[in-house]
Amino acid sequence: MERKERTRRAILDAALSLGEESSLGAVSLRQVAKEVGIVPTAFYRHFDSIEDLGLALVDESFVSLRAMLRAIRRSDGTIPTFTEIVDRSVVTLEEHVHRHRGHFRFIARERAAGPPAVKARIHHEIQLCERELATDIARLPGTDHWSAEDLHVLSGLIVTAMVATAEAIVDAGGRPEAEKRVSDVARTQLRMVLIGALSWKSQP
Amino acid sequence: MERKERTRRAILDAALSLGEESSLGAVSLRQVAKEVGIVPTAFYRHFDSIEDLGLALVDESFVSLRAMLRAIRRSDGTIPTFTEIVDRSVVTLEEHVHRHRGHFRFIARERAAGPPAVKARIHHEIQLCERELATDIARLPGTDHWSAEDLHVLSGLIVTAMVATAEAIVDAGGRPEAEKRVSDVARTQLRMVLIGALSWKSQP
DNA sequence: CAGTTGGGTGAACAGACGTACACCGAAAAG
DNA sequence: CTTTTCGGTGTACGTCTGTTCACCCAACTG
Repeated sequence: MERKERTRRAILDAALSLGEESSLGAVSLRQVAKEVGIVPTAFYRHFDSIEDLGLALVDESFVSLRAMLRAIRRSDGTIPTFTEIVDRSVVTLEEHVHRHRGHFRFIARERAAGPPAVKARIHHEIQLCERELATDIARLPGTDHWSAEDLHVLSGLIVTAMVATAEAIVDAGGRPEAEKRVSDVARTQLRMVLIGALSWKSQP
Repeated sequence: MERKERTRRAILDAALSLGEESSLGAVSLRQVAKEVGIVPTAFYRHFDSIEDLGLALVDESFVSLRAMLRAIRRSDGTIPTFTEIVDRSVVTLEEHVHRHRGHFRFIARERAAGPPAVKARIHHEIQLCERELATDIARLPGTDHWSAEDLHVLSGLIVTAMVATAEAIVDAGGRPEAEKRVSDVARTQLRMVLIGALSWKSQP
């Protein structure tokens, strides 16, 4: 019973590590099986197809991403300054991408090049992130009279920037000075956006 | 002599249309050849490999993108308001993505999932866009005392948002109401960023 | 007009691919 | 202790892949 779970994990990990080189659509069932150390047909005991495997990986990736977002949110109590929010967010993202490089690389690739079903699932999950961020922003001081659309547009912009930052960190390939440059840029960009948000609608 | 050029074009077009479904790494030389109507071996008369084909497509795509950027810039003479700049930029981008959907789809896919050499070329071209935008912003009123880094950080943010917008337009798949929603969001986001830029460093 | 270049052909190869099938052996269920 | 379940095995198939080679014929060159 637990052997199945172990093999399933091995398949997921193998797919992630093979995905370092090429996109999921180009990964073959046989490659995965060889990497895991099982015969090709045994693959079907766990997944219907490579696409099915991809969907499982998306779910897994976003579980860890959501954990990260919760960690950022778990900083209430004191009213933080904008700088604190920005710094904490970027630091958390950086650390998390570091720890789950494989998952983030997978999401970055498949978001643009995966099978349609996988792309759709990723798109949907990212939209959920945007919505959650929007409700968070709504709780911040100074956004009282914002419209719901403007809130969502702003959170969309921030999420876009964070996704791009995560991709840049992955591309930095672990070289510390490159990662530092990326996160410094991200910090500045977030501050610029938040400053813009502060003067929004106050002087329309 | 002109037959070679015609076939070459046909190969480029075939690669683009096949790239609608899957990423370049998953497109086979034989598929392309069949689509063009030539025998597989004839492919080698024009390109060394699929990756070589990809590099040619990147160049071609950015030629048209640069034409677009020049078109946006070709609006000097009168000092435009920020709203005018934003509207003109978004409209131009929308129209251009519409006209070159295949190229933009290709860039979006290969930027994240292409062969390393193709990814590198795309990354380099996008950085060139960022630099050009930075010099444009520097000419705008109100950015006199910005540092070079801040200028580049801002243009990076804007380019990121525009790339995401282009991808969203491509994903809209030509449905007019979806495209309109995307471009409205893009307009608002650009305005937010520019408003932030205006209060940047003026009150540090 | 004869000669050379070069884009396109067709057959052939060795290997990788997805998938179907019959089978095995350990663990869970009775 | 027997039976059933089920993850993993091995073989086999037809198809598609990249790349090679010898060949052909239209179009430029002299």
